[in-house]
Amino acid sequence: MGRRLCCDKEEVKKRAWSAEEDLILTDYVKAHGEGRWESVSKKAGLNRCGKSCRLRWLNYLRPDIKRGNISPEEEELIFRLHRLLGNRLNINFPSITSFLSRISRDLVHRLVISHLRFISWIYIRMCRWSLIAGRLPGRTANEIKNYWNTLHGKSSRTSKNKKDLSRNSPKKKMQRDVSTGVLQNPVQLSPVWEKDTSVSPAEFWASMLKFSEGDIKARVSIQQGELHDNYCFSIDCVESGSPPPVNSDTNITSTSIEMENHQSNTESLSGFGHGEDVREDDADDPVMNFDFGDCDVFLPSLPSLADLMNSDILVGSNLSSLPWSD
DNA sequence: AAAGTGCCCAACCGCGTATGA
DNA sequence: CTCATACGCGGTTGGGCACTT
Repeated sequence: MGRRLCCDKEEVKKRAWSAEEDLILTDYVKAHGEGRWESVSKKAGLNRCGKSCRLRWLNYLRPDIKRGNISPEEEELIFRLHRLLGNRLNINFPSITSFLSRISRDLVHRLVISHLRFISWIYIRMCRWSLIAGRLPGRTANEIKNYWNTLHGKSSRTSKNKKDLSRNSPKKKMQRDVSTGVLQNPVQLSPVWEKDTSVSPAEFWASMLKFSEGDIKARVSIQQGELHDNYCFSIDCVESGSPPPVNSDTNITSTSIEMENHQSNTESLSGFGHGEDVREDDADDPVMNFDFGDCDVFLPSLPSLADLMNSDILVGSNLSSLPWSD
């Protein structure tokens, strides 16, 4: 079966935009507004794919686009946001393993796996570059993505320059360890779950983290906070006669993930918002902070979790019935 | 000066999701 | 509910240019 194409490649012009085309598109969008890109290309007389028109406008022609190099402040923010928002599952591995090393595996292995599945479930639904770009006024997701890939040397090596990267050692930019924030060169990344692997995120984590066999009965609940519009997702161990902890200060019988609504803030990602209000406000799109030990995961939106909160299966259910379980 | 090399980034691609008929 | 279309995303490509040899 052939792949679906966004436009007719035989008829639609490709490659770089000319100044004339830019002017036509700009005038049209200013007159008629954004959206309906397929008709924009036709009505404006541009022999371009609608997607191409949209991309050109959003990434280049939009009047609020910020030109120039990424500033040190922006770089710091990009780094911090990327650390929070991730490269799929690769970024918080040290934090999670550190957290896991402090707890009794026999006691909570199923709970942790469920949490990891939960986080994986979240990760594969989240958008990253657009979310990061949303916190850098005037910067586009494409620009942030290019910047990051360039910074970390994972760019777009084409076949022509892929052949020999060792010769003529390239200009090295400063690189950071994504998980620790420490500048180093070259950067060493944590284990990466590759998108195109046949292994699911849950399988990846299960294979990376060796847990003992056993069965833990637990109660899963999710409730709205009293003081703030935050949500607490918790898994409480209800099994009697819990196995002994690894050491005296790790007698954990329950574990939870707190989800708090945060408002966008370029200085620091903190501060509470009120769920309904923030959720409806596109200009201050809320992120939700999942506190998993010292591992933070930010989410772009709430609705699916709001649905979960009202779902019967989340109260008194067993772990296997959770939507992010296999 | 010319050729080779590698980086930058605009543009393209395919896929998943949202929306409306 | 189904299907078609539009939209939006992350991943990838490749032309152009700066730098090196």
